[in-house]
Amino acid sequence: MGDPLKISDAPALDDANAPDGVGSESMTSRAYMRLREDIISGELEPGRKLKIEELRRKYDVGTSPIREALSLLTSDHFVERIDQRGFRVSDVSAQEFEELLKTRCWLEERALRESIANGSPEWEERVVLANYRLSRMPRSEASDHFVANKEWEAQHKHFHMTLISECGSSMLLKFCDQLYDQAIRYRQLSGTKAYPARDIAEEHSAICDSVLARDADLAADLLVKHYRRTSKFLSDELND
Amino acid sequence: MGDPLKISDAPALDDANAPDGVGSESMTSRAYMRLREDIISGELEPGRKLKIEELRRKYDVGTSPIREALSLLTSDHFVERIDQRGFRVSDVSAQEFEELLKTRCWLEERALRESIANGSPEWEERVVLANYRLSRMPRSEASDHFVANKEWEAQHKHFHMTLISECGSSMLLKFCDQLYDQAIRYRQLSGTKAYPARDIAEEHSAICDSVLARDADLAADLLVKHYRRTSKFLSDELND
DNA sequence: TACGGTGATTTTATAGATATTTTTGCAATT
DNA sequence: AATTGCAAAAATATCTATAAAATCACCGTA
Repeated sequence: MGDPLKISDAPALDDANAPDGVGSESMTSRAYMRLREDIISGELEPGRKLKIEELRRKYDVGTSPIREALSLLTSDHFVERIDQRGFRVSDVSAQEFEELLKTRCWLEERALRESIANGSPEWEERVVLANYRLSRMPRSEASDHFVANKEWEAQHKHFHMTLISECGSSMLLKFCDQLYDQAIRYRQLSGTKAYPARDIAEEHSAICDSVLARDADLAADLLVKHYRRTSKFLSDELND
Repeated sequence: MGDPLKISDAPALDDANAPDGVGSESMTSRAYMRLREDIISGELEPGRKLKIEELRRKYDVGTSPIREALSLLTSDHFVERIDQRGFRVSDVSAQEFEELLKTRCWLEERALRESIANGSPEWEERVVLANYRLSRMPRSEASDHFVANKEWEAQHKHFHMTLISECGSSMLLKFCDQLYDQAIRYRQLSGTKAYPARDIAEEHSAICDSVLARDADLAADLLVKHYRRTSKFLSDELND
């Protein structure tokens, strides 16, 4: 009964780099991931009508897999379904972004405090390692202007998820994961052009240090400020 | 553009009592709700394999709607999907129940505190009203032995959701809603036979009073204790 | 007992049929 | 002339039925 079955509960973004070997996943899973990527990246812009026929062609699959993938995406709040009237990409708004940020801070603060209270020494090592790997990664692919570095994004998410990974609740982790991906979408949408020059790596290290010192109040404070700072720019742009 | 379209984001359970007039919902929505009910009630027991053909007959719809409904249910964590191997009802465990309870307390405490901080006078009135309606409702349909009263269940949920309704985050509300329904499933599964004789109505009123007094610390404490008490019995049973 | 093949069951995907919504065009009225 | 109302047509979503792919259970053989 304890089979190591792959449950496609919420396939992570990093699954994109499949080793082209054993492609034994279902069409639905593939469609789900591709659609998800295209919505997060902004290629499928907010509010856009998602016509089945159009998608069927674009991704070269039948209607059922598309339909199922879209159904799955509604729960991630990336797609909205209107009975008898099809699907559309979820809208974005400055107000929703504020909500998102606020909720993220609430949930991650709690999760971080619990992790600090319960985390094992092995967890501490994972935090250190995640921070190190992130610090070695260039934020931008080009040095003169900003070009989002996919690998940095992946490591960044990994670092933040590692921080809260020992909170003791897989449900809370799932919620944080969902909210994180929602936030990425907003970041992608708002032109990532002029990014702040502040030292983000330094902020991460500070969080890391406070976690190792098991100083929950400090860690929570640093984490929340980190998020608020990162989000400040997006808020300003969205409010134009 | 500002049409009052009905978004079937997460159809509530109470939608079951449709006025048989304009049945303009899709087969998928109907299948979703019926499946959901049957899983929560325990008719479709945990771990059970959900064969498409079987369900197709039982609910008298085609494969597509069933498949889509099941996809939707995976995100509510009521159904698990295994690529190429179909669907099954999510398993339950004492450990998961503990997690559920813990997470619910964390999230609802935060939401309650925010509601108390931001709630309008109109919100206070809604809380009072919800508590009154709940208090007028018999807990059990029979007086000599316990028979779950659907109407009481609905009012109970409504009371708790009203408490946190002004937390300022629709996302947090959605999470609480999801966790609440998960908990109902556990309550239904664990034989609801011997229910505690404690005065639950009194506990609700106490929470109500502390909310009206805007005493966040007291309200949060009462709420959490309320949940832990209600859950104590289930935990004991599950741990057998 | 372990291994491998074969048939039945079940999942998954496609294609075609039906029902609904949206658009378009026309006519009647203001 | 412009606008509203209606009806037919096109587009689209939804559902059913059928075919293809994968998994599972069983049995025989080494």
